[in-house]
Amino acid sequence: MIKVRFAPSPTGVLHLGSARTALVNWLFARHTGGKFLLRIEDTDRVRSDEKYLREILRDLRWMGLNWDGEPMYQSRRFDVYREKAEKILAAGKAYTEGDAIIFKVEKGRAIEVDDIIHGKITFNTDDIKDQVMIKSDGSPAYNFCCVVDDAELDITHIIRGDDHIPNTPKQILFCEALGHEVPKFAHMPLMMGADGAKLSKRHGAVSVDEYMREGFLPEALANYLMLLGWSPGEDREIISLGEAVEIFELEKMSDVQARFDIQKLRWMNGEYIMAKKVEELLPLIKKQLAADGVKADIAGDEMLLKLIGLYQVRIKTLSEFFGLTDCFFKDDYPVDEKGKRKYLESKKNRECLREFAGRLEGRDDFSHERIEEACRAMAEEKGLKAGEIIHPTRMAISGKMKGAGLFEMMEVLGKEKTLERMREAVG
RNA sequence: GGCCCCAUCGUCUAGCCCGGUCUAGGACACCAGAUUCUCAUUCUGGCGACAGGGGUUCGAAUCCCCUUGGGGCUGCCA
Repeated sequence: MIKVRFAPSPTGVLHLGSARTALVNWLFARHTGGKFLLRIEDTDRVRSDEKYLREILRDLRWMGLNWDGEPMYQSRRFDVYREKAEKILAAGKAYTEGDAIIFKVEKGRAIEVDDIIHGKITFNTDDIKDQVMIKSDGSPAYNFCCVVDDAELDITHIIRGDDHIPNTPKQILFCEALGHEVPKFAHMPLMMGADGAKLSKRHGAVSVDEYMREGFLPEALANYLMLLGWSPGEDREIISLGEAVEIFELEKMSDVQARFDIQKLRWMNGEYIMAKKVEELLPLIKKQLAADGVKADIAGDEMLLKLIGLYQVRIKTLSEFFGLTDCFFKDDYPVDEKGKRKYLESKKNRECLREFAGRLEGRDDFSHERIEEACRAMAEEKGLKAGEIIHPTRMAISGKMKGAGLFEMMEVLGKEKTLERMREAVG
């Protein structure tokens, strides 16, 4: 059975690059009916933190990447690593230096790796230094415990970033010394920042939780990430995790580095937001509003649902929602000064607003259809273009020059607030 | 420096493995137009690439070599 693993180190939050590695491992495992295991590489006791581990696991779950069984913790296996290292030492393939146990690398050997993504990669052991297995402080060195654990977990395929290519021959050497079968390797090209350099904080948000908080949908993030280095063909781009599981092929992964493009991620997120039903968006928007510090409960679900319907085609991330709809939640929303000058200062516009408000006054039915009728009728009678009524009104009730359809906005705002703001605007 | 990975529009990619169907297809972004009460959506159209040089071949984006460029590793971090 195929077994892969994702091996995060809990010394920081889940980086986008790591999330992509996890995603590819997960897709491969689910596609092949294999196992996706987790190993926590917490050998660095100083830098490892339980807090990071919890966040990493939370972020993986959020992305929809479920793992099989319980995670393995390297910090609980120090005795195993020591025992294995001592076995190699006893076999004369290693030596000690102080308290450290160091593996002797046999010189003049070629090591070939048949990488699933890159093809044949050849190394010469002349370029490889002797390798520490157990450090002076008794903790295991990365390459060594990695091999011990991969064997213990019976890992068949190691899928990881290109940055691990130089580790591969070292690990193969350990495999041989331990008498383990060498797993298959697939090194995926690294994800770079927009400028082609290593994706780091100076490029902006680089951790999964930052995107989560900014209102990106996990489906969109996963979809975007899976397309970096892999293509399903037929010019398809919107692919759910479920569909990807069906058609994913590790062999088709590209061996070329890709740059992370926030624009395309935003576009894709917008696609997912538009495709969702308003009912599905409701809890997400509520959570986002709460995070934005908005008391969304002053608006009922019914109103929120209508607002979401009006604005879901206008936002690329959930966090943009409040900026467009603040006028529905409070009276002290920001006002576009330029718009105010343009639409609310001339006598004509003020007259127009007063008249429109007056015509709406006596109406019990404040549905957008009725409001629109009233508006069109007034325009015709006064010889105005509808826009001459619409724009000042939108400005008056929202403080904005842009927004959803005016009549829908008025309906959602309600008769009382709408008329109040229209009157306030004309003084 | 040494070792290793890589090179199609600005970006993500299809095509490359199995040379001809490629005047190189799609998407994001950008620009223009249509629709519309604004914005957004939607629809049309436009811009835009095989890094360079040698081979091999009747024929190369596709195969080989070199150059150039980018990236990774070079820790008793992981």
